[in-house]
Amino acid sequence: MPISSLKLSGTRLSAGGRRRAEKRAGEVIAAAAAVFAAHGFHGASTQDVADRLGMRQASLYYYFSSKEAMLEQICLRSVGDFIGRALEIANGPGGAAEKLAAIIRNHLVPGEERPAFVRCFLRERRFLPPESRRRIGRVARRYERILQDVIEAGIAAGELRRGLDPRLATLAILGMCNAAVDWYGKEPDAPVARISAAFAGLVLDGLVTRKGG
Amino acid sequence: MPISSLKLSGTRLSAGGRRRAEKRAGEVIAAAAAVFAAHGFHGASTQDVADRLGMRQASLYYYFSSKEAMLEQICLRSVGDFIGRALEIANGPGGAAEKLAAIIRNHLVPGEERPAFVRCFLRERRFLPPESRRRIGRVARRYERILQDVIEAGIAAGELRRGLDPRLATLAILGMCNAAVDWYGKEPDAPVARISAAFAGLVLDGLVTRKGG
DNA sequence: GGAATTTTCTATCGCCCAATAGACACGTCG
DNA sequence: CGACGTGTCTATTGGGCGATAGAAAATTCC
Repeated sequence: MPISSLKLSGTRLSAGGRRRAEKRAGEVIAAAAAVFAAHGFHGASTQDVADRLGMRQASLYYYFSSKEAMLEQICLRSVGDFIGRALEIANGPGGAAEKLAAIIRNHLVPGEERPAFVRCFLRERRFLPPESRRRIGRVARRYERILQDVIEAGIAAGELRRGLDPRLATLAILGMCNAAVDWYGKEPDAPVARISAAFAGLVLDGLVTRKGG
Repeated sequence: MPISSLKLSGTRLSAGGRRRAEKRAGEVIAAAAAVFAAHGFHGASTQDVADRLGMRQASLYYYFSSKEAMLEQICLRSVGDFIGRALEIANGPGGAAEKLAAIIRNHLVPGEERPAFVRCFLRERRFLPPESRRRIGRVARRYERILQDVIEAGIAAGELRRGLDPRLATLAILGMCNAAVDWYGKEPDAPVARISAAFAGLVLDGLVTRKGG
């Protein structure tokens, strides 16, 4: 009787068994993330995932009830990565500019550390069945909100320029950062520290030379 | 004997016949772009494309030798859209700031007018066979270069800030603009004019309030 | 109007895929 | 040792896919 990670509730595994099963499920997820990120969700087969684990294709279904269920777990894990630290930053001390720089830096880290997960979240989540997609979408919107709130607070405090559209600024920053996963490692001499510094500088101070700056 | 749009050379159609054939091929391309953009290249079937045209699946192969060939044409047409006007802007009159604003505006237009093509170029071109992918990649890099040159010239002229990385600034701007195709039409009250103004303002002047600005 | 050309059709092939069913192996605890 | 829970395996099924072959229709051109 499979546990399938989606209906974890309906199961009575021993404590140790549960732990081992979850570990193995994590390995399956990681393999699936790598394969989905490389070939796209529809371009990747469950056989590819199994091959990467030295496992038979059918055995995957002991852990997951479907290919889509794998993708949902990948996306949940990925977006979860972002939210925790972003909330800490937003609720922590410092001005809006510092917070934005920190959020940008924080946003770029998972893209480097777990690129497969982030790529799946960004590019493949749209292929989830509607219900799953909505679930993921809600979490993603919560994350966007954190960023947008920082910007709006910064405007209200006079620290950020009035008249700018906070929603569009949020989307611009996220788009900019998300694009980085497409060329991580391809651009020479561009570690996360450098990228995040450059992005924060661009977003905060702009490109144009200023006498006052 | 098919013309297949890839091996157009090896054909002897009458002038009128050629023109009609290319028109029909264009309709096929447009249908394919819509379907590929909606479901992803691997998630879409040639049957889907044919259905959209009220055509039989096999008939598509009169115009294209393979599904990949369709995608390559889509991508070529999409990236071609960008380059022409960008070159005009870059070689035209005006300072770096004005040029950047114009390029950003120009970049956002195809995303609204032909979203299917742009989405295919951005998200699906990685599934092209290696040789096609390299072909497209070369054109894309030429476009990136135009933008980067404007930035580098602006720095040299003292109009843009020294010390910023022109390559990362280029990638940041492109990422920001490309992200817009993901939420075109979903964001209320965000026509291209508004978005491009907001993006240009953000990139040029930044978010932070400046006494000098 | 009839031949030649261009376009679309029917029919089919071989392959790959996600998912299911049920047998088998391993380990652990009584 | 033996029984049960856990994980993996073999085998299979039904369906969809991209692509090809060749007949038939539509169109063009003389």
